[in-house]
Amino acid sequence: MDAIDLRLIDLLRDNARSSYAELARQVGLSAPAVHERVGKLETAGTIRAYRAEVEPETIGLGVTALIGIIEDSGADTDDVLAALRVMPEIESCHFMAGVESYQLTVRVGTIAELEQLIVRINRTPGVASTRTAIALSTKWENRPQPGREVA
Amino acid sequence: MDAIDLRLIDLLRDNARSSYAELARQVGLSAPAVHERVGKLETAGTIRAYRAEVEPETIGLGVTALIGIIEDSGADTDDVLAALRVMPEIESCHFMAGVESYQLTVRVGTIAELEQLIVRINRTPGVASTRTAIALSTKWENRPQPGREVA
DNA sequence: TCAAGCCATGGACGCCATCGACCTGCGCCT
DNA sequence: AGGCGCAGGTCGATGGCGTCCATGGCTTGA
Repeated sequence: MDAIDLRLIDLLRDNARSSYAELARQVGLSAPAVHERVGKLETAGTIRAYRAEVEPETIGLGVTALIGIIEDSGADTDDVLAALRVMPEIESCHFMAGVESYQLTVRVGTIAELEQLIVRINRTPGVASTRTAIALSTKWENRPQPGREVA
Repeated sequence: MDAIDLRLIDLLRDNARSSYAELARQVGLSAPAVHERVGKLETAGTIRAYRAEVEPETIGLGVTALIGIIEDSGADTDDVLAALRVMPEIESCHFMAGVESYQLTVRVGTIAELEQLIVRINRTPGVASTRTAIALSTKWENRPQPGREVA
């Protein structure tokens, strides 16, 4: 993981569909060299995936909300997590420090669906209560930040 | 925006580097047809970008936190937003319903950097107070959910 | 019913991904 | 100190792919 790898990562975070030839031009290496470097970054798990980022409204997911989960005292966190994992509406799931053990980002089509999702989460064994905040608008999302050499 | 477009979007959200030929095979069309459809989805703004998803720790961004912002009564929301926008550590920014006007997802290298970021946000004119929660671990992030026909 | 426009098809061409062979610089072992 | 081995690079070739174009069918609207 040197400066060129970081540069490749930044380029791919900006446009994951760049050709190897294009990447090679940008970093001043040959295309096969870039190909090998990117391949190693992929198998090392540094690059997890390449995703198209889509306007959520256009695919019927116009409602975004953040949900905090407070667990029962004595709840099995793994069970709660497993229950959350099978809900496709949960886009992101962070395990947090603080009263609320989990913070979820969820995406649904309508407020009615959000209501159903909240009910389902509240019914999950181990969940004591939830706190939901609805996003009125998304100013930006997943904005890439230049990487740094890890100390 | 028909069923095939949705299918293409789902495929590209799963792997943004699929070749057009591969996409064409999956949806049962010719490569040029797929090329044209994807091009239209891009110019229509449905597909916003193609991004490589990276393990944050490996690029020196091991600390993730969520920050809620409460604005001063009478604060100019646009000014606050403009101030937030120039902070590269803020990965996502949602304008929320509720007491906290903004919910941020931030990514920094160390707790010390997080502290500095919080101070900077609190000093921003229009910001009354903030509430920060640190993510101990990320269970998953940006998990794509199959799109639906928009009603 | 007819016309027009949109979209998929298939072919052609040039670029790109990818493989193999060779080279070079560095670290290590003798 | 010198030689060996390896990691990682360039170069060249080839096969597949992206991309443009002309053609033809289907659907829509008058």
